[in-house]
Parts: sequence; C-alpha cells; structure tokens
Amino acid sequence: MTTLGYALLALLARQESSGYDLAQRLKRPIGFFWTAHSSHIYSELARLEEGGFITPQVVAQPTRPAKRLFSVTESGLAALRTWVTTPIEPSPPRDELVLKAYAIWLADPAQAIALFRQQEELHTARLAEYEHILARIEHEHGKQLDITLPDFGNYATLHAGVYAEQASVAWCRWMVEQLTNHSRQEAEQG
Amino acid sequence: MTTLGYALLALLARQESSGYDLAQRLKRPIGFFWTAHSSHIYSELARLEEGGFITPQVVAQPTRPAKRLFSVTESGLAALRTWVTTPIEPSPPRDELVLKAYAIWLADPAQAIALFRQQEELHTARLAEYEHILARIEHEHGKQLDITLPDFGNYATLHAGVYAEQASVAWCRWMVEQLTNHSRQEAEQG
DNA sequence: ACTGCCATGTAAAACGTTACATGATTCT
DNA sequence: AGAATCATGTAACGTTTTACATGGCAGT
Repeated sequence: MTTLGYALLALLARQESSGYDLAQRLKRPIGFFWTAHSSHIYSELARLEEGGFITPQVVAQPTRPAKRLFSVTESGLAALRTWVTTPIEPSPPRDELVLKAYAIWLADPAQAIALFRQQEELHTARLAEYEHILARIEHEHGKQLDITLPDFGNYATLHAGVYAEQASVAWCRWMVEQLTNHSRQEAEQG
Repeated sequence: MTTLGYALLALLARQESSGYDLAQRLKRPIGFFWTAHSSHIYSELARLEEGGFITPQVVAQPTRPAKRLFSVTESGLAALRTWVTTPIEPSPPRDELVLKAYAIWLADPAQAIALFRQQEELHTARLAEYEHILARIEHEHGKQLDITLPDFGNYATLHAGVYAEQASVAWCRWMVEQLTNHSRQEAEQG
C-alpha cells in the first residue's frame, strides 16, 4: 500500500466517490499537504480494487458518461484504521528553499532579499487562506470539536497548516532581516 | 538539472570532494532538509560531469583505493549562482502525519494520543539538536554572521530547522490536548 | 574473526509526472 | 463559438530507492 492509497481510502471512508470526484476532493484540504494527478489516482484505484480494499458500483447517468462509484470494503476500513495510528517511518525531507539558503552566500544580496520577500508573501497568503477556512469551522462547531467526527480531521489538518505557515513566514522574515542588516552595514562602511 | 545536482554543486563550491565525501557531507546539515543515497549521488555526478559543471581529478592513495575529486567549473558556479536566487516553483507537499490527522476521527483515541506524543518527542529531540549546533555557530561567530561566508548558509538552514521543529512540536501538543480533552469529557460523562 | 570505513558504481524496481486520447454537456 | 466540466484511462518519461557487486584496510 502506498500513502496515496491511504489518502484515497480516507476520502472514500467519508463518502463514496468516483475517480473524478476524488481528484476534486483531494484538492482541499488534503491538497495542502498531499497531492496527486488524476492519472495517478486512477492507477491507484485499480490497485486498491485489486487488493479488495474498495469496490466499485457502476452508475449510469442520463446526460453524463457512466461513472464507477467506489466505496471502502470492511478490509479497506480495517487497513485504514490500522494505518492511522501506526508510527511514521521518517520520509526523506525535501525543501528546496532551505537548500537555496544553504548556498545563499554565493548570491547577490539584493536578489536574495527579493527571493525571500516573495516567499514570505506566498506563505502569508496561504496562512490567511487556512485561517479563513478555520474560522468557518469554528463558527460552525466552536473550538472544541468532537474528535470522532470527520470534520475534526479537517480542523486538525488546518491547524497543522497554520503552525507550518507561521513558521515559514517567521523564517523568511528572519532571512530578509539578516540580508538587509548586512547590506546596510556594507553601505555604512562603504 | 535536478535539485540534487544543485545540492552537490553547493557542496563542491565549498570544497572539492569525492562521491564518497559528498555522501558524508550531505548528511549534515543538508540531510536535515534534503537526502540522497550514494548510488544516486554517483549517477548525478556523472551527469554533472557530462554537462561540464564539474571536473574530476584522480587522486591515487597509498593505502586506500584511488578517488576522483570533483571541483566546480566556471560554468557550474554560474549555474549555481543563477539557481540560488531563482524563484521556487511550488513542489508537491508530502506530509504523512497530517494525512493521518485527516483520518484520525477513525482511530482509537488512546492510540492516537500515543502517536502524537511519540512525534512530539521526535521533533523535540531534533529541535534540541539544531539548537545545539546553532549555539556552537553563535559561540564562534556571534548572532550576526557575514552573509558572504559559507557558514552563513549553515546558520540560515539551522534557523529554518528550528522554526519548523518548533511548529511541529506545537502542533503535536495541540493534537494531544484536543484528544485528551475529549477523552476526559467522555470519562466524565460516562 | 568481525564490524565498520573507504571507495565506486550498475541494474532493477518502484514511484510520480507529463503528455496523450476520447467525447458529450453545460456555461459564457 | 469557445471554454470549462464531467469522466476514464494509457503510454512514455524521469526520478528515487533498493539491491547487487567488489575489495582492501583499520579498529575491537
């Protein structure tokens, strides 16, 4: 089982869906921390079906092409429940921006500042988006959700996003500060 | 050019190295945010050499097998300098723990608490490690490093790590709090 | 004697992205 | 008329991991 497989099971455990539906539903909020292309989704669905984790139900539609609605089997739900609390084996980190920071001493300071300002704006925008959705959830449910409801899942992931984006914004600001301080000192001395 | 290619160029720009050296040097601090297996490193080195970004110099050793020390060419350094400040195209996010949180409503609360406590410990340990290295750097250089020195690259990446780990720890604590509050309420009512 | 380090790669498999292919319907 | 949506996949490509292959030296 791949992680995408579990992501699809998690979606199907909430509601039966077609491959197309899943591609849509994967965008928000899962898309904030896990993404997949539709071609990948379809091949993964085939594997899940082959493994007996999901079953299709063909639904004919009058005006639209027929679709295959998938639902989670008992075996699929059991696999999902097991996976959810299984400790994570650390996966290889990938952060290109930090890699650039590692080599930033080679760069022109002005260009470096531009890079981190742009990144700061990007993360600030994301932060605002997450907080907006979070506010909607809290407006509906309050700040203490029932953890056995699917909406708690959304609430939890959005909190993760808020913490992560706040950290990114803070780091970008720190970088800009370091780079501008240095440039100012250069100017004063030169 | 792949991102690993730039990572290797960034290392070689600091000091010429063999493939084996690079595998070692990649561990810290780059390994905190980008990793690669040695086989991957060797194939990437071959591509960089073919592209004229690096040149090897064979060094015979009396007791050890001969090694090929690579250094960055002018073309390689130019490519690296360009890449460093080029805006990042967003890469697909991958965070399995957040995915689990999305499906946590299906889990046994006690097991869920155990998962997030374990993750909190892991991130706390990493945070301590980063802060320790950071303290060493600040002891040597102070808190305002010259941004044109390679050490500023290390300083910057470690700061990124500190911000990110602090955010992870905070989120894990928030999750544990949510899950334990709920369990307590259950107990009071039941 | 055995483990770990130094040193370099090849080959196969798994994973993920991009491009391609098809075709009707609904909205602007 | 054209763009977007609904709907499902195949094929090719590139990247990354895992396994394999080799072999001497140094430390316990």
